[in-house]
Amino acid sequence: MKAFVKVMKAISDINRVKIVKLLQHKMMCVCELQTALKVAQPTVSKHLKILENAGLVVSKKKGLWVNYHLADGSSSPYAASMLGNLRHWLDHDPELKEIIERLPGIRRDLIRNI
Amino acid sequence: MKAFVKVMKAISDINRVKIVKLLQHKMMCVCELQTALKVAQPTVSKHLKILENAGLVVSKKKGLWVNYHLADGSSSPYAASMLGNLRHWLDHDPELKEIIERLPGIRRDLIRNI
DNA sequence: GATCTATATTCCAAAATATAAATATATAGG
DNA sequence: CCTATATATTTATATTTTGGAATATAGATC
Repeated sequence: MKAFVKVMKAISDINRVKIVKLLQHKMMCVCELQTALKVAQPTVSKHLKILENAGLVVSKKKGLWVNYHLADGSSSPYAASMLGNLRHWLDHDPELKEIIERLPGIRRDLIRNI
Repeated sequence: MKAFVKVMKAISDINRVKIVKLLQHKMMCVCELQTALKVAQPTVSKHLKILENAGLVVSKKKGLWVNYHLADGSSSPYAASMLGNLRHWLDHDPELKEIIERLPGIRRDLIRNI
């Protein structure tokens, strides 16, 4: 029950849903997600932690960057199912479409951090 | 997006998940759910309103009682999908099992309000 | 109409959550 | 070792959510 609620809580936030939908297109680092969502860096880090804790995303450290991508769902059947649903769900959401359109221009080598 | 988040938020609470799982067994009134969940009556009413608003449950007034049952999902594809998943999910949860076992003894004609 | 009963709503305090600012950590490159 | 950079964590604050007590509403019965 706790595992189930944890997954549901994780995708009950607009910013976290956006992150999941973005990661369907490509693996992304924190600063890229930050640029895409237009929120502060610590905010992105915390949302990612919640998603990772729920078994929805996975992180891989590569040098200075931490790459996040969707989990395969093996750690939670609930996460697996929701990731499956979200593959088609919300594809026509206007707010998400706008972000996806900006996605090609959002690249870590073009982002200047402080 | 808002409709999706509304459904996810609705099933992100333990008491509301319990309500959904209970309604899989039979249509229930507020006082029966109150007895099953062991929480105050206004608390149950509020949770039911959230579930109804998300398209997960439906209410039918019958005299003094209000009967709640699961929605058919026609008002929200997200609600429909989650109700489908929850038909098998959490069936072996200990906390839920305990409540389900008490269910036969929970009947409105045996409940004394006030 | 008066009263009883089942449910809904309002109000308020406590707990959880979200966000930003400041700070800390880790790693790359000189 | 020093500095710069990407990310994580901590801190403080604002907002949201939750639950119970009190109150209101609606319908049944007398």
